Amino acid sequence: MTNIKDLAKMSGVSVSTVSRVLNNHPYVSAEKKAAVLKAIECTNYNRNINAVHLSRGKTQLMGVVLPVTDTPYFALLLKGIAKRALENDYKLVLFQIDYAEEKEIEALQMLKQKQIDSLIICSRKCELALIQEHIQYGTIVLCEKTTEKSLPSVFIDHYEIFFQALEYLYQKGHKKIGYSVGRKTGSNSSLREQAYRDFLEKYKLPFYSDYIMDDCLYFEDGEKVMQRLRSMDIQPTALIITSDQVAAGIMIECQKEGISIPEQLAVIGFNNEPIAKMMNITTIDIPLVELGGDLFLQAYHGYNSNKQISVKLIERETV
Amino acid sequence: MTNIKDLAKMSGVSVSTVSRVLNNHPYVSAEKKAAVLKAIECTNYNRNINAVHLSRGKTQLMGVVLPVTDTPYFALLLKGIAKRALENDYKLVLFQIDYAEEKEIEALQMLKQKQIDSLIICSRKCELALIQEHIQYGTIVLCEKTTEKSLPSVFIDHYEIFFQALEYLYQKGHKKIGYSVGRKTGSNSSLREQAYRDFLEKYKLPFYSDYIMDDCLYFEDGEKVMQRLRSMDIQPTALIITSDQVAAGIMIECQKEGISIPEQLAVIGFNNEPIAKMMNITTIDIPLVELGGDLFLQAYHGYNSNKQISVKLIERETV
DNA sequence: TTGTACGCGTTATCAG
DNA sequence: CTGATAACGCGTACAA
Repeated sequence: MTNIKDLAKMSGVSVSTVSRVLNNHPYVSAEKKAAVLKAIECTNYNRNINAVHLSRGKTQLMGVVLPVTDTPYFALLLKGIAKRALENDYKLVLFQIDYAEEKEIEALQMLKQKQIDSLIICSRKCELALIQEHIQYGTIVLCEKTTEKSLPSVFIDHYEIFFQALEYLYQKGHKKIGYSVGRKTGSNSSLREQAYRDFLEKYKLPFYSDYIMDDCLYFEDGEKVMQRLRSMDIQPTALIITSDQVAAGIMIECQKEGISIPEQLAVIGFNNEPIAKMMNITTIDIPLVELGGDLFLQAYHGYNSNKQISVKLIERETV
Repeated sequence: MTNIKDLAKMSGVSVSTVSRVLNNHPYVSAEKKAAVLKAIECTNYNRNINAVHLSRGKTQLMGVVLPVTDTPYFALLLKGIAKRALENDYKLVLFQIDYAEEKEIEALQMLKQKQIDSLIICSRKCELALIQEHIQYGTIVLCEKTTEKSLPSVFIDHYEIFFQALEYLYQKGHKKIGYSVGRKTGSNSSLREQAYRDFLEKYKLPFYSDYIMDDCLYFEDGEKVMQRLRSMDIQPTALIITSDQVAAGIMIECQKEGISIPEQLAVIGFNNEPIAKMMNITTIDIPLVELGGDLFLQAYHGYNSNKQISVKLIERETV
C-alpha cells in the first residue's frame, strides 16, 4: 500500500504538497501538481480514509436507527433519507435495531466515538434524556413530536391526524371504532392512544381495550385483525389501520368472507401507499419520502429546528 | 475529549496498559486495571474509533450495495443481512444506489480505502472485471450466479427456476406466455430472457418482444401490466411476474375488470411473499431472508465459495 | 506484568 | 507557493 509519503518521495515534493493536491487546495504550482498526479497514476495509490477521518475528526457517515426496513413506513422513510444522502455524498450506516434498545444505545455510542457525524432516529426506544446527553457529540434528529424543544426533529402530528380520522368516522355515523398499530410502545402509539381516549371522552363513548390491536405491520396481519374482530362480543363498525398494507390485507380477508366494505366495516388506512390507491382505500396521506429527505437535510445541516410535516385525509371508498 | 494518554496520566500507568485494559488483554494486574477503569469512569472517556480503525486497518463495517430498498425483494434481502449483522456486531453501510453505476464504484472505492472491510453487492451494474480487481482489498460477495468462479457468491439459479415455471405453464396448456421484470438490464434479467428464449425454441413457439415487460417493481405496476396487455394484438394467456407485489396488483386489476384468474389469465408470482399466500397466488418460493443472511455470513467469514440457494414452485390457485 | 517508543496515513500550522 | 513538523488517538513490538 503506497501512502502519501511514498508519493512525496516519488514526485520529489513534500507530503504537504501531496496532501494539497489530493484535496484540491490552491497555491500549488502546475509542475509539482503534475508530478504528484503522475505519481498517483503510477502507484494505484489509495487514500486511507480512516487516517483522513482521524485527522479531520469527521467521517461523512450518518447513522440511521430504525426497527425494521421491510414495512412501507420505514422503507419509504429510508428511501427519502437515502435519496438525499446520495445527492449530498453522504454514506448511511444502518442500525436495523429490531426494537432492541441496547442497539440503539450502540448508535449513540458510535456518535460519541466519532464513527458517525450525525444520527437520525426514526423510532426511539430509549429515554429522551439519554439522547439529550449525546447531542454534544453530533447532530441527532428525531422523527417525532418532542416535548423537549431542544431536540431537533421532523415529525407529523399523530395526535392531530388520528383525532381527525376519528372525527371523520364519527361524523359518518360510527361510534364503535377500533384501531391497529405496529407496536404499542413507542411515542407515536402513545399519541394515538391519547387521541383515541380524548375522542371517546368527548363523545362519551365506552372504551374497549381489545379495540386497540397491536403488532400489525404486514399485509398478512390483516388476517389477524379479522380473527380478533370475530372474537369480540361487540364488534367495531370502523377501523383505523396504521398501514395501508394491513388495510389491504383486511380488504382481501373481507372479500373472502363476504364482508362488504364500507357497509359492514369501514376502514381508514395510513400512508397513502400505492396499494391504497389501487384498492380505493380511504387513507391518511403521509409524504414519507419527503419526510425522510427532510430528516436527512436537518441532520446534514445541523439545524436545530422542529419541522412539522402536514398530512391529510384522502377520501376514497372504504368509509 | 480525554484520550488514552490522559487516562494513563490519571491512573499512573502507561498508555499500553490503558490500551490493554480497553481491549481486555490478559497480563494486567488487578490494581492497575481498577485504576484505569476508575479513570475511565470519571472522565466519560470515549475511544476514538477512527484511531482504532487506522491503527488496526479494520472497521467492522460492511457495505451493502442495492438499487432500492423499498421493494420486497431487496427489503427482505436487506432484512436477512441486517439480522446477521446485528448478531455479529457488524455495522452496515448502505449504498442505495438507484441503479447509478458511479455510486457502485464508490462502494468499491470505500473498500479500497479501507472504510469498509467487505462488500455485498446485491445487484450489479458494473463489469465483473472491475469487481475482480477489487477483491484484493477485501471480501466481496455477489448475489448472482457468476461465471467467473473466483468471485464469492450466494445465488439462486434464475435460469433454472424460470425455465421450470415456463414448463409448468406449458404443461397446463399455455403457449402464449408473457413475463415481467424489474429492470431489463441486470444479470438476473438476462438469465430469464435466456431461459425464455430457450423455452420458446424448445417448443417452437413464436417470440413477441412486447411479451417481455420491464419496469415492474411495485404493486401499482400491476395496472401498467394490464394496460400493456390490452394494447397487444395477441394477448398472452399466462404471465410470470417477478414479484408477488406486482402479481397481486394484477389480481386486483383483473378483479376490477372482471377478468377471471386463472381461467382467462394465469399468473405465477415470485418470492412467495405473504401477500401471495393471502391471495392464493401460485409463486416461486425464494428464501430471501435466508439468502441475505448467507450473503452476510459469507462476507463476514471471507469464504470464497459459490453457494446456491434452492427455490421451489408453490402451486396455488392462479394457474 | 509493565512501559517506551514507534507506526498507522493524513491534515494543519507555521515559518520561510 | 512550499516544506518541516506537530498533531490526531490508538495499538503493539520490544525491551525490561
